[in-house]
Amino acid sequence: MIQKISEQEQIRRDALRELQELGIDPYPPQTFMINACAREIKENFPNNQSLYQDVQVAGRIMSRRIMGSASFAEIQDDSGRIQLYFNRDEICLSDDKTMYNTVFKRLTDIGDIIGVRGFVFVTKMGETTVHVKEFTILCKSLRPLPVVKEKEGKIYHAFTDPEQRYRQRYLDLIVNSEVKEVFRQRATLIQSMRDFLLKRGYLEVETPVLQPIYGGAAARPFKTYHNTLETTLYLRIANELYLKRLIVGGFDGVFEFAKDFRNEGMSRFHNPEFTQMELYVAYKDYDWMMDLVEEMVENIALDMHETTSLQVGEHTIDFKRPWKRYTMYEAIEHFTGTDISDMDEARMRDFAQNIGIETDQSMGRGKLIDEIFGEKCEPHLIQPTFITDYPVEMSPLAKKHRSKPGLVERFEAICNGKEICNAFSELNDPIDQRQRFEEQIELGRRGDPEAMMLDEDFLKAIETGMPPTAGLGIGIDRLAMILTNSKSIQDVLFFPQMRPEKTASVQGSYAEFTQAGIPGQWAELLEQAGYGSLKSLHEANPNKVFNQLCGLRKKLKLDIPAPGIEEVTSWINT
RNA sequence: GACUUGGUAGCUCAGCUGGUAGAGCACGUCCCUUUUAAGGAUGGGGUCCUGGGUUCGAGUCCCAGCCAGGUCACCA
Repeated sequence: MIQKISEQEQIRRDALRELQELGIDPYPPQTFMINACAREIKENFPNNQSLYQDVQVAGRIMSRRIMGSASFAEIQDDSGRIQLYFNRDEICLSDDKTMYNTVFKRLTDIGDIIGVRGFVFVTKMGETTVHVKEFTILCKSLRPLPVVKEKEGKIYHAFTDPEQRYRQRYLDLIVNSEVKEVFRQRATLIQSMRDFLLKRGYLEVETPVLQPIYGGAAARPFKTYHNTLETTLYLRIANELYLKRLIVGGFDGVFEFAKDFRNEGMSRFHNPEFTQMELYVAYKDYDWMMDLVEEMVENIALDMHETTSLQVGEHTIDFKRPWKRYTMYEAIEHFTGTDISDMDEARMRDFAQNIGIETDQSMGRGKLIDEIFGEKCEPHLIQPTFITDYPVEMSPLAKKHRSKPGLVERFEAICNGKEICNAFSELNDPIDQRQRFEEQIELGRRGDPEAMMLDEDFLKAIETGMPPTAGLGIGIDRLAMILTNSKSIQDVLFFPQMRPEKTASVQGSYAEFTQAGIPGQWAELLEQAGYGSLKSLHEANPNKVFNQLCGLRKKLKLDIPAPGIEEVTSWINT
């Protein structure tokens, strides 16, 4: 017993063998020619019934209704579902009715993939249907599929358990048709953004995921090790510092759709790996970048939904330009009624505590402002809003504000209470940049686990000279969540990170047991009782093992004599 | 990480105050030439997440653990 098999799985394996005995290959190698898909047939046939009189379609069987010598089934291809009509005497032209009676009715199951050839007609019930003349099994499915039924928008027996949906996303995609649509929309989002940027002449580039020094954001990294180089490497938390090196190198506009990795908590807004698009454009500033973001996101919304106004949860969000713009101090004053722009660190800490924010000594003035904003403002910003002019302490890569001391030229776009992008006029003064890194090191000493590292190689690049540059990072997953009305990041990632499933390792122990002279039936039960190896069996109490075996024998109603206690003891002691 | 809810058949779920594990769908068998979540009849299918404890007796109560969801914390 290598694998535990349910009754339904065993029935399918038996069917598989029977197909092979009939000379039918359940996994044929050759191309199956397809000349139509479910959706186009259903769209076009009602208007012109001369179409599709010799079609070949293929897909997965999703339902079957068998009535003697006539049957209906539905198959699902990438475009949707279509009904099939099978008639015994048309599938089987001779007296041999095996193909219908045995192969179709008995050996074919929901979940199998078949190809059919036939003509399209409309049933009495008004359903566009393929009248099947021939069918071919293309893949026998060995596991039963969750069967979801639907009538007038009402779903019966929905496949809803989130754990199973994410771990076995293929089932989710097969059975929950709206899931596929979310990922198609995500693809549209990315394509729309890429087209927008390429049309402006920016270069799409790729930069390292494995980095000797992680940087470009405040976050904890994943750490790994390169054997040949004998060096620690980090999975990137951002690609900012590499893209800026390319601006130094003379490209005027570069962007990258980057997988970034952050070794932090998980939630419905956070996955350890996520996608971010970063863009850097030379000779521009953050005001220019705000205009670009507005235009780009509005454009994406139109490409995805043909409107800028979307229902997201309980809110209607409109991405139509122009978006509201607040400075950070204005936003805080707006939501707390207090102007904090002139407070020093001590007064600000008092103020933060007074409005119920926890603080500690590792927090500098900038971090305090960030906390106040994150607590009191961000959740209330539902419509897309730009927040500008951040304190210098929390933005070590952004250029000092041209007119407001202590601030930098930075903005974030907030939407539905969450940040969707972050951008600044990039710092290109190498002396200032070195000082900022040193301040980060100081913050690190005070205990800020997210303080940045000093990247000497990056400083060397900036010292070579980077033109004034506007930079942007935009979270693709967060944007996809909003634009697809998904309440969890797991719904816009095919395979969200999950804790590995704990599976009892019983493989091979059966063979080990039988080799040690234990009869096969009992070896099987020992596996079921949780003994994964001879070693674990030898460590067990013989009385307990004996009781477990007798219990299982009774539970499974096995028609075999119970083992003697001496017998069990002898297995354990040999 | 904290709190909280859940884990029972392939899927969705019920199972009261502790007393022989249930339903629908799916599956098997038989009958049936156009059905629409469902043609009719009938039958099989369970490590009640795991391990301890209480009890004459645990799916149910207690403790510990595993996995997942939610909220919060952390975190762009």
